[in-house]
Amino acid sequence: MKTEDVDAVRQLPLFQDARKETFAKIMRGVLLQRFPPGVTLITESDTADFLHVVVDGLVEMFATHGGRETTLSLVRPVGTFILAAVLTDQVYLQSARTVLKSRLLMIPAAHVRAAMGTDEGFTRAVVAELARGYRCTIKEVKNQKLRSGAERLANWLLQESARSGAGAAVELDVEKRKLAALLGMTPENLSRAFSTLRDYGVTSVGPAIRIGEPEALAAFARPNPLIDGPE
Amino acid sequence: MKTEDVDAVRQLPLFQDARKETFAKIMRGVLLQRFPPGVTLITESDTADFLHVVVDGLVEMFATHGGRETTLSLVRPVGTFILAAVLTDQVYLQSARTVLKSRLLMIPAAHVRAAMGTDEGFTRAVVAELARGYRCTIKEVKNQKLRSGAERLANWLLQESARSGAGAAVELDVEKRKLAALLGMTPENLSRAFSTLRDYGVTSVGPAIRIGEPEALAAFARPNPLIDGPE
DNA sequence: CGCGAGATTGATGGTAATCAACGAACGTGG
DNA sequence: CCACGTTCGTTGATTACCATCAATCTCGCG
Repeated sequence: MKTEDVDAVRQLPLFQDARKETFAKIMRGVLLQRFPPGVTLITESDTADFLHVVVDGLVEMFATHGGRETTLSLVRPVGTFILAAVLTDQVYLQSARTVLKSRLLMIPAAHVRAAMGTDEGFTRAVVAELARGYRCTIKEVKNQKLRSGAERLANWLLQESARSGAGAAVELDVEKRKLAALLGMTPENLSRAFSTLRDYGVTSVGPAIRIGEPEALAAFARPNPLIDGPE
Repeated sequence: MKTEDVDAVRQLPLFQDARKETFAKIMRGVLLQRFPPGVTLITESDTADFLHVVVDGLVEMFATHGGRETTLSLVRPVGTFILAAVLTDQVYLQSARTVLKSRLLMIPAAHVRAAMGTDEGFTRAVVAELARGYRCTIKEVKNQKLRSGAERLANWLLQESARSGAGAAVELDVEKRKLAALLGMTPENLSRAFSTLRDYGVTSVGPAIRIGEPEALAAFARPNPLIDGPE
């Protein structure tokens, strides 16, 4: 692994406050690997071997049941996934696959568990990350149970606009079918939700979305920091 | 606070492995309080002041948005709630109210945060509890997105039967309207879901449910340890 | 140019929400 | 002890939303 990569990893929120020795110990046996799009990284019900960090690219978390599949979340740099399974040494509840060409840091689960308890700074970072993920998931349940499909799309657009900093012009970096699954609907219904939002100034050409009247869209979406916040 | 209560608290998973001093420190300023049914304990968007532990009784976690309300979970003894908000010193994402007469242990949030890092055993217990809650919530999202209403009810019945150890006779300890909200449907639809399950041997008289043909019900429900497990 | 994957649109059926009415259970006060 | 009111649960009718199936369209690519 290159020195510059090691330095980049050192800057990750998870490791910033870790002691030098802890970091060095964790880095032994670590893998920093590139993957093409569409590669399955982990599969639900497998035992947790590695903590994964998305250094670059985009990863989709998904789950299946009885022939159906749904997207649970998208993990962007610099995010981690399956931390909970790693910490408690249990099986994965989710599967993961790359959406774009991605670079992933893979840390042996045993190293993470060993580092906890010996390093307060690292432990705090782990707890913070775990709590963040937990709260995001609770928001997701509220989003699902308290809003309609079109409302979820409207709020997703507002959030995405804020996140990417692109203002009124939002560019999708995932297929619409994945967005549909993420929002808990079928691709067909996503199309219809988009045409519903035309009444509130949302227009789209392929993956390029324009939010023509942000106030009108927000009035329809009724965003709520207790559901939408990026945390 | 009585000695026997202190001893009982000491036995909680969260404190079992804590050092003596840590436990003593946390216990200063702790409240062990009784509440009648229907009391609102915390409200979403309030800042996290106390970590709550349900010592006895039953607590409902719920959330509201735009005039709607949904039940997110039921917390039974000996469970905690809003641990994530306490650890990261943020606002609650959920509200809580007692369903039954309950006894609650309330630990000042600052004490919990202070104890972390100085006590490895306690920290591990906190992390374990946090990870458990996280995983339960992920299961809940999968439950919502991958199953129909009747399937959610069927699986809930099977799980409840296993949890309470009552075998084929399940006794509801919450109103059906709350169960409906927990399962993500209206009370009317819960009624209809129950009549759907009659075809699979489920009969009910008031709050007393009988699972007449467990195999038939399971065949319909298709339980999945990656969704249903009690964790 | 032709192919294939994804996106869209239309038609249809099913599931769930809503509105309304009725009935049972319980508690209160007469 | 009973009349009454309230709350909860159930049932029916209706509507809205969403899933499914099918067909067409678009775009990128060989």
